[in-house]
Amino acid sequence: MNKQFSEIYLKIYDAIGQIPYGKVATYGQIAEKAGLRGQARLVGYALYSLPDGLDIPWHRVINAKGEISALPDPDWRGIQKGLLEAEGIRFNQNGRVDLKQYRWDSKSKL
DNA sequence: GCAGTGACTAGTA
DNA sequence: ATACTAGCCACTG
Repeated sequence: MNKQFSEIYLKIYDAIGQIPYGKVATYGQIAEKAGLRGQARLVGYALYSLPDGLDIPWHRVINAKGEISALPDPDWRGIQKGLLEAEGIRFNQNGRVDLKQYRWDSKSKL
């Protein structure tokens, strides 16, 4: 199971790891951090290929709408939602996160 | 090596 | 407000 990941993937994982607790980041932000700029799709692709066992807060990564894209499995979304709620992030009735409030400001210092 | 696919985003109708 | 289209690039078959 020694699957080697491209440098891009590692950068993406690293960028995700920079997301502080209680905050969320969009794919675009992660892509920008990883040097992919607008290639948010690659971020999603990387997460899709994300191996189990790595301590990556992938649940803090959501789309630009503040909604959880995630896999087609409803349970999977529930897990992500639960993890976010556990960090104090609230969801609207639409199941969306208030990006204006919880969006990680990459410019901000920890 | 070519074609298809994708956990997206921004723009247009 | 929602629905559809185009663009972007890496991974898979």
